[in-house]
Amino acid sequence: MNTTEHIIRQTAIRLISRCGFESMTLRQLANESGVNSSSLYLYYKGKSELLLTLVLSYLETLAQAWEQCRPEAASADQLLQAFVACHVRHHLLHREEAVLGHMELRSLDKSELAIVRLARQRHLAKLQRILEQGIREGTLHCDEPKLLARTIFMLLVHASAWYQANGRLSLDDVIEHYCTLVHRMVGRSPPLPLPPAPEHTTPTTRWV
Amino acid sequence: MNTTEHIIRQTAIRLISRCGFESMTLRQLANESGVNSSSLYLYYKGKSELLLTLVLSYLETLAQAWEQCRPEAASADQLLQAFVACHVRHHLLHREEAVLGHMELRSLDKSELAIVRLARQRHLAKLQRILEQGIREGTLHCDEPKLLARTIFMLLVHASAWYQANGRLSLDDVIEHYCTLVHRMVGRSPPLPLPPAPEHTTPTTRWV
Amino acid sequence: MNTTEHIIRQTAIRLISRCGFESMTLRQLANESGVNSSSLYLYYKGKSELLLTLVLSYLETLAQAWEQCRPEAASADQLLQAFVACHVRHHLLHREEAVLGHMELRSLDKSELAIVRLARQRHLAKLQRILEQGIREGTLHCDEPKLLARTIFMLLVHASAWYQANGRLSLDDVIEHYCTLVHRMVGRSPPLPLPPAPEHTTPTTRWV
Amino acid sequence: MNTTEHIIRQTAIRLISRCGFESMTLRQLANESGVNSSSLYLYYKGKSELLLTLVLSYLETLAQAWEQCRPEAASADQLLQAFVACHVRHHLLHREEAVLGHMELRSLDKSELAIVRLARQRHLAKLQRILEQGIREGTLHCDEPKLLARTIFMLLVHASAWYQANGRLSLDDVIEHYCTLVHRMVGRSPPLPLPPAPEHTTPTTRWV
DNA sequence: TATGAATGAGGCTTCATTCAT
DNA sequence: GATGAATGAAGCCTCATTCAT
Repeated sequence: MNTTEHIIRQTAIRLISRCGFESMTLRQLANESGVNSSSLYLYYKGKSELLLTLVLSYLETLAQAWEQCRPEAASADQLLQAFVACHVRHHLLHREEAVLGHMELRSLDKSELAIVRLARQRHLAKLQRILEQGIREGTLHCDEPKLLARTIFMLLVHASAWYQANGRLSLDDVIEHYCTLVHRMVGRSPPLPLPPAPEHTTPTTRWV
Repeated sequence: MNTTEHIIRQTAIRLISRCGFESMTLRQLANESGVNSSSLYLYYKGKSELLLTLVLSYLETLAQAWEQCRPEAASADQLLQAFVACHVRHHLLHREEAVLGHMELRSLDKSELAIVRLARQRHLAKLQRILEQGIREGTLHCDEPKLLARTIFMLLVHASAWYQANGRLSLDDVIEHYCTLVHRMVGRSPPLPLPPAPEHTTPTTRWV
Repeated sequence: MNTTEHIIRQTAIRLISRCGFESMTLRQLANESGVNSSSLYLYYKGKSELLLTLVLSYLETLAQAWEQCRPEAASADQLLQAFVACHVRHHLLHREEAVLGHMELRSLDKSELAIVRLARQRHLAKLQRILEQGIREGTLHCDEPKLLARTIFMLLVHASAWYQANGRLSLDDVIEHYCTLVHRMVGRSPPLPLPPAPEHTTPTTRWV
Repeated sequence: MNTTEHIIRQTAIRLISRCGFESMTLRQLANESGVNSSSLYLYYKGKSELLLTLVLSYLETLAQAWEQCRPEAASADQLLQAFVACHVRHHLLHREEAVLGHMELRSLDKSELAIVRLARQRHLAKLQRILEQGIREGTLHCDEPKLLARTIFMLLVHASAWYQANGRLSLDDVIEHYCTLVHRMVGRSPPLPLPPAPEHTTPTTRWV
């Protein structure tokens, strides 16, 4: 991805999170990104494909982040804590993108939606499997793992909606808040102390 | 509110929940409601005022529902359970409306948004006060009552997003699910048995 | 003409002089005159007929005013002075109406325009005949009486465009100004002193 | 100004002079100019800006014409004759444009109107200064120079309203007619013979 | 790779007008 | 005589998109 495309994406993410996908016009996108509006078509077949790209990229980046955070050979409880921490951190560091994965799907057409749903489902399944593992291990309590996975995921996305970078709560405060919350939702016992954020995810130089 | 306006609202709610406010065109609304598109302007000054009306009406109806469900002279725990039950029930019975309170606010202009935010905040405060009462009474655990109120509320709205009326889970199943969930989020002890739904809210003949 | 119709006309004249006929909407007219917009159709077949009525009424009133001012058995010079004085006075006292006779004719359709043109031409002919009489009598100089009649008339209408009731110049100052001007345009000699305004035109109770 | 914009302007001038600005629709303008109606917005932000452009262009062209006609180091009388001749000529050669400067100003909004009024006033001041010079020199008679400037200017514009290119009177006849008329309005003596029209303005290839 | 000019489709809104009451 | 509700036609304008350069 070259510089121009990178700028287009960044600008689009900003605009969409600010006004919504439908309200964003390609003229706006062109103006704010300094790219001629005809040139947008060199990178995307149309407005819809742009959205699809952004949504898939969001999901992919999220998946990558989780691959890097995921502790190997861990208990369900540890995995869950890591999942929550990783996702809250990611969404707080990419707040503008978070909205994409959840609020703009209506603007995709049927076939595009199918693609996104697949990717999204594949990601949710990871959380679901953790819950199921916890049930098997007897460490987590949960009646509806699929439903709960969806609920927890939404919770973690939602963090991006109210968080303010220079507000009262630090990023780590928020992470802890959500870890505790999720632990209480499914846990058998009081929340564990937070595992320290894995060193290698900190830089998180975003380029998408 | 006369018949025509009622039809317009119902149709608008349906369309907005299906395509989103920005994507819904007034032509669509006119066609599907069987009202001439000029006639829409007899009831609303413009597309934006229609949205404002719907959002405020959603919040107001929700508030009314809660006023009718709210048990008097109850413990924080009982109040919270009632709050959750009432809200889940309401959102499942008015699934299409639920989206209004959360996803379309971006389409309001500044002054309209201010009005909505006020009403919304006033409602959230009710939940927050329940949590604070629970803290004082020592029956609920919660570090950030304001934040948690927002989180819980979003959870209750979200129920409308995945629920399917004729799916595996009955309305009461779902209510119980969320009661349990919320109880675990803030409770000190295992969840109480659900209080039966108050008789007078069951018919819930919607007229807005 | 009953009260309601009178109010409609007065309001229409005011609105048209302020915004122009095309820009005035019947809703505006209804609102400002306190008449239901459907009721306008009890008095006029449509917007166009309203304009026609107003224009013809303006011309008719003007003709009546002139009939009352016109000195009998007078020299061309005296007639001309009286014509100018009468017309300037009339247009200054009915400034809002003046615009009707000249700027809104384009909005009439062909047959309506023909009617107006006839009435207008009939009025202009009076001035033209005065000029021709003056030529015959040898007291006025004028090469193109028809053209000059039109020019002078336009001049007299134009007075209403800049005159301000409480400005530096009194109504009589303006009358004198135009009398002098017209006299110079056609006269053989320096202007005569103004004849005093005929008493019976002073009340000028407008009824249109 | 490229070809398309030129065509748009010419067509607009024609339509406005025929139906009036408010009555002209952009669809009409698009159809008659052979330009897609969306394309109009490549050249003007909206209908109103189009009008503003045309009005200002009219005033500017008129000012340019006068700059080229204006005799240097001349008496007030000569200047006035030249002014009249130049303006009559210009308005007869651009009859459709003349209406713009006087009948459509109501359709401008407040800030646009201010701009136009300034330009218009600046032009009228030139005539007023000529009259004042004449008064000082003792060759012209005039009590109200500012008012008279406005009156004369209106007269000169009005020529375009009745003149017919292939009628009984030639362009030069009309010019002489107005020169005589104005001279009589302010002169102390019978009108001077007309100065020949300056050679370089005759072709008057208009492109605005 | 980049872009200025152009455009068909369709958006929201307002208009004059009608008609049942 | 009066009016509230309704509407077809049309207004201005903006959109995503194309295409020749």
